Amino acid sequence: MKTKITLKKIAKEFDVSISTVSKALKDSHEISEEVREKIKAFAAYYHYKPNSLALNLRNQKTKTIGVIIPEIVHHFFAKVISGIEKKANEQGYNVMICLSNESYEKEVLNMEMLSKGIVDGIIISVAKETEAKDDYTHFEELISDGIPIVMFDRVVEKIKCNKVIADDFGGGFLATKHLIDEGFDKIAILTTPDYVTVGKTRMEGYIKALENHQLKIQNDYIIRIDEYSDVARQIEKLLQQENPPNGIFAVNEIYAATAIQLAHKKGLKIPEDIAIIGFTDGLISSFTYPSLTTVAQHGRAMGEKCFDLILNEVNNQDTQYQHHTEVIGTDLKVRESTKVLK
Amino acid sequence: MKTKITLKKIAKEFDVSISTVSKALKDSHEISEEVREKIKAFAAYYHYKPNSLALNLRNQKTKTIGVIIPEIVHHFFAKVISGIEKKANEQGYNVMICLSNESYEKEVLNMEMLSKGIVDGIIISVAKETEAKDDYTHFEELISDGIPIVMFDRVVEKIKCNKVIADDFGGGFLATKHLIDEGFDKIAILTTPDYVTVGKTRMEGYIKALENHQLKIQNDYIIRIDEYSDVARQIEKLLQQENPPNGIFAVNEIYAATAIQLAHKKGLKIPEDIAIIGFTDGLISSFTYPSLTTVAQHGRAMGEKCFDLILNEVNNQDTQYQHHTEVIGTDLKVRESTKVLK
DNA sequence: AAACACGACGAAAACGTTTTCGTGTTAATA
DNA sequence: TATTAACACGAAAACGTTTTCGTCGTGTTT
Repeated sequence: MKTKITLKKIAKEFDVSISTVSKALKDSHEISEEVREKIKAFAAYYHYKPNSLALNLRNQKTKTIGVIIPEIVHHFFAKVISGIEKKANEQGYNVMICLSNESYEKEVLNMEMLSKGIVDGIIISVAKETEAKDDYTHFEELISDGIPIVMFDRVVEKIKCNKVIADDFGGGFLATKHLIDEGFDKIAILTTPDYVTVGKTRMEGYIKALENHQLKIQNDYIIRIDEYSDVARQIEKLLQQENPPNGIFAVNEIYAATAIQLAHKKGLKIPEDIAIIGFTDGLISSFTYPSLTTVAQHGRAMGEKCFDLILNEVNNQDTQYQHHTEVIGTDLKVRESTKVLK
Repeated sequence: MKTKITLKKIAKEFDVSISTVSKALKDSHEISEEVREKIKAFAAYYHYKPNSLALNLRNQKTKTIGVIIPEIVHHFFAKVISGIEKKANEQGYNVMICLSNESYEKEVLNMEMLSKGIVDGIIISVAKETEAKDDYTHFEELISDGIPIVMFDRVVEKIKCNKVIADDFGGGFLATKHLIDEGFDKIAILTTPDYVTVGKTRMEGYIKALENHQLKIQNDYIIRIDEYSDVARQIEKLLQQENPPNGIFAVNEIYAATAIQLAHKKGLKIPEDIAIIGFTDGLISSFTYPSLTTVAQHGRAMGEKCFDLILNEVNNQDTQYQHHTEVIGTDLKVRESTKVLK
């Protein structure tokens, strides 16, 4: 292949030193205008661009942030990324995206790769498998090596770093309260296994709301979905209980949309017979029938905040840095699946 | 901050040369077992990892592929990325994702950034604005500089590089033929402006199918959606014509899902009064009511193919390389929105 | 005793930059 | 005429690796 043009080659072409070329291209007054111009013309002709690797190596920073997410085919994560990317671009930073596919092993691999000097900091949402395994040594290592880390959404309590989370508790509370306010009193929850902290926290909001309104917490209304077996079947069982719920709070959009379909199938009217509310305002919500009320999570805002925090830490590595957790509020997008016309 | 551990520092610690350390860590027999072991222990303790920048600079390759997509909050592109990422990981490659946000300027910026030596090759789907502007000099430059490029989905004919596209023509044909076969004879199309080549090509399939069945091509059945004004309004107009269609082929999922909603609003029964079919099997399709028949695009497969091609070119830069265009077949996912029970 | 082999390590180049600190030539000044 | 100032450029270090080619000392072989 045509090998890339470098300072060295330009220098050779005009029989000058590399320093001269470098200075000429930066319009240094040290170099005579004549030499300057001919070097610049030559460089432009061959599309000379300074090699980033060399620059990064010299400057000991890359102006690149690594992002590790569990899954990219997921509206929320995509939103967060777009937030990160936006802010990063404004600041002349690049973004390197890695997928853990919810796997502990891939997460560790990604972290190792990113910690080899190619990024200045890492933004991560931890994989479900890692949460289940409860092993966070890979985070501790990197932090002790001085690499700034920001966690978002799926964060781990015991690791000391900056964090950005949605107000999962508040969102769960809001969603449940909304159902209660609309007159529903037998409210079930479709949630995740407890090791997924966001699911757990949303459920705590759900419980709090029930308690506030003197509603009983019923174990058969609490469905922890096992994603490794048939999701629809598990939801169907809930609907077929002898004392079925008249309201469902699903901790994500997919569970909610699936519940809507199953309710249709069972001939239930939504929201008259059963109201349904989801979490995360993805694309699906507006197109279900009836359209789905959800708790909006503001993924984009979370992404932007993540970048602010990481940039801050990257630029403040000398001082004793104070970590904190940023909570991004959630709010209700009321659509048709909960709105009973009176 | 705690500055990173390097060969130099380890060398200093044991008062040996850098070469000795490097060799010791690679278990070279040149180094005595005693020295080897103590160096390895020390390195492990401090999580020594060879700096990638230095390695990449030395090896003149980065094992990183850059990917530029117009939009990440888009199921199809997310799928493609996940395909690329999967293959890349298998081969020990990293992926650097950049977003053009459909902007020509950002696309150019991204290309320039990636061409500064940080990636070995670039996979790109071109921005709508670039297609509209019809200016592709930034591609020509990079290619003439010897940087391998693979285009996917939104490709540009005149640029000589490897390409991966869906069978848009075949898909458009398939979708339209399906509607015809199901007994619909007044078939409209919701498409993009002509400069978006995928939309244009899908429409050519649509026209071909109509012709094959001796159906007239009606201009008022061809709606080129302008995304900068109210999309729903434009679709609504189609439904309100004095001679409305009884079948709609939408070149993407959003237009199709919107059409479903508007049909409901107008009191039309789907598919009895009007059948609707979409393109790209995203998440939405399964959750609309009725569920949406679509043409599946196999984004993941496209991503995998992209990586195969780029890897091939990266590894074959010396030989005279033959570019070609890979077409990934599409197929029908028949759901409820077109299936009339007889 | 001389030649040789081998074990264990170091020096230095190379990748592509930037930047500091010379250095030599010419022109202006005392 | 001797000193100095300005100008135009070069040498070299540094970033962190890997790798080739020494080199030095010790021990073995003839």
